[in-house]
Amino acid sequence: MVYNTLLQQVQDVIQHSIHNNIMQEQVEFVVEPAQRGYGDVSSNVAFLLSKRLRQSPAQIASRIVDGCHTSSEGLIKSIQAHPSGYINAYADWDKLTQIILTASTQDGYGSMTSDQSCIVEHTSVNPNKALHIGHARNVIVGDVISRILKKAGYTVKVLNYIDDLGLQVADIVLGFKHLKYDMESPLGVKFDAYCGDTVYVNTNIQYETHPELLDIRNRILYNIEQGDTDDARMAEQITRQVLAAQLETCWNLGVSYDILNFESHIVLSGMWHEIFDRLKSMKITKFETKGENTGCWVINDKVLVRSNGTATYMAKDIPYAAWKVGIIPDPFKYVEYEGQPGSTLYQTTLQDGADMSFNVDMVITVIDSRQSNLQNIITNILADMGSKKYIHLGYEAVTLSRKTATGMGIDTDGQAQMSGRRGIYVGVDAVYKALYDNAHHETSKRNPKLDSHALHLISHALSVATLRYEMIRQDLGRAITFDMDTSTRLDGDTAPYILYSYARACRILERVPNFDHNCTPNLNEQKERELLRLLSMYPLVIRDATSNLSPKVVARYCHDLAVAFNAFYESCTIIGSGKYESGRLYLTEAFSIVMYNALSVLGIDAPHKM
RNA sequence: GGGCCCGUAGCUCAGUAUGGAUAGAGUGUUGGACUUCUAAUCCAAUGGUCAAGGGAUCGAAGCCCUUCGGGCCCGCCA
Repeated sequence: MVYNTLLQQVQDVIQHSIHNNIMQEQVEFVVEPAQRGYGDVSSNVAFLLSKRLRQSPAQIASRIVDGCHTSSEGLIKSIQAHPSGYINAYADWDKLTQIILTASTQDGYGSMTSDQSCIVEHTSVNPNKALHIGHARNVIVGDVISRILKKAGYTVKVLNYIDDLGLQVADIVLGFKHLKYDMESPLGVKFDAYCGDTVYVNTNIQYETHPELLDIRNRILYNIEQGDTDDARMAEQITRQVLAAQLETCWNLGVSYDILNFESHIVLSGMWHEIFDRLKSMKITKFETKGENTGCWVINDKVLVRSNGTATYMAKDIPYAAWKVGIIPDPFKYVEYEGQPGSTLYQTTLQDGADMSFNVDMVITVIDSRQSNLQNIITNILADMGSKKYIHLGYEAVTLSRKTATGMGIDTDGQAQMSGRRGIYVGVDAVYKALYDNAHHETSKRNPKLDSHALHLISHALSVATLRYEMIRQDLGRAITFDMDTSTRLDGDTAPYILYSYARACRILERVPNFDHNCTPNLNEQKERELLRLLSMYPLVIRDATSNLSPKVVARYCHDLAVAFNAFYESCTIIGSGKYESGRLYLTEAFSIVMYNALSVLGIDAPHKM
């Protein structure tokens, strides 16, 4: 860690000076990258000591600085006391430049080592409809979190939970059976979209005029849960087909999984009874004999098991969560699910298959914050049962902008909440298509000689990058208002802006593929320093993103890096700059390597040309 | 009624974890830069009582309390 080394050295030098000249006690203080114009590293230690020593921060800063001794082997060139009270250190950039260039171009730069392992569950969309843009945030946040953790050295297993039982599935079965929908989707329409847009929505409309259908739905639901019935077989056939279509969408965005967990397997495995017995014996749940919940098993006034003996939605989540944290034995075997590009995907089975081990240190469940209450209860139940591994990673939902909603013929006062049941949503596939067409148009305009395959690859990369970046660049606690027009933008704080800077660097390196890596780089311009500084910060970015489980940290870093490179590119000639050329090419190469690496943590593949 | 999230430039957002130096980007508007490594770029100007009030602090956008505004959750639905 290049920058960390510098920070550490400054910290040590200040610590020594305080110890020798000011006081014996240890003091906690912060050493951080400096703001622009104040050197390279700053410390606020003088402020902290001000009260205790009854002196002004400026006085203390001078005393500390006077006692600082920097060795010629270190990375610090000088340390100064600023009148404000800050202590600012200036790095020895001749040394630092060489170190940064060497480190950042090495394999695995930014990676951390860890013996920890974790599960990340995300996506988990009911298999009765296509993914909408709200689901996309879940999918992409989850995918990026798993990539960040891998970069941080964790062993990561990515799970996708398929709720192939339940009311939404019964709705679809009823639609096909009783409302006579064709089992084939129309030509050119994906099966998931057909189920969600046509069958599911229209079935729900029918309930309003034909309430007798609700009884039929309940019977279907019962049959599905029993397994080995015609309805169950039909449900399986449909949900499998929808799942395949949904996975196609996810895979297209560069998202992959390790395990598919089926709710039907969880139910048939009998895990629920095991958990329920434990909840009862540990007195975590109690049986109500009076009040409005009479005859129910409850946890803190929340019904777990209804008076008719069936489990609620919350209850159904508990066995899976308990299995994830490993407090009940694994009843499943695993077989391959065919078709995932790049890595092997497994699915649970109750028949023959391989065994797997899921003994992990941390379990992250990506679900939007509307489910925070429920997730808190589950977290507490698991804690009561002895596991503190469970983390609910929440994020605010995606709504449609008024303009986009109106454009779809949705009547709204302001933003519109999406609803699969009512058919109010923007599908992921449709957004991808719009982004792709846009990227294709712009790319072919700029590269008229490009063949159609190359054009396709670039357009695909650009559209996936754009969608991914839109879904993670904001804080998880902030709701995203999705707008079709602003999302297809190409300038400013967008993926195309970032990718453009990378493509620029690639073109330069293509023109001069060989240069002297052993040169003494002559990189003293301010723009060059700024770029070097950012390159050296990459490991700290990965560390921050990991400890905060925050995708946006990496996204912002990529953007900052692109800004720094574009500034360097504009102000410094690279090719043909004589004694500067090798150093600048080296810097360009280091930038391209780190940028490619950082983008890959976001699941973004950067094209060499666009 | 209880709980969670948000409120920073006209608009979209960083910065709040760990309080410190002139509060930063993008977009918009206005004006500039392609004979020169891709102008999907860059430069400049413009734009702020950090929702409001109080508190603790030498020092608050950040911490504590209160209020206001916006979103979401609180079912023997899932």
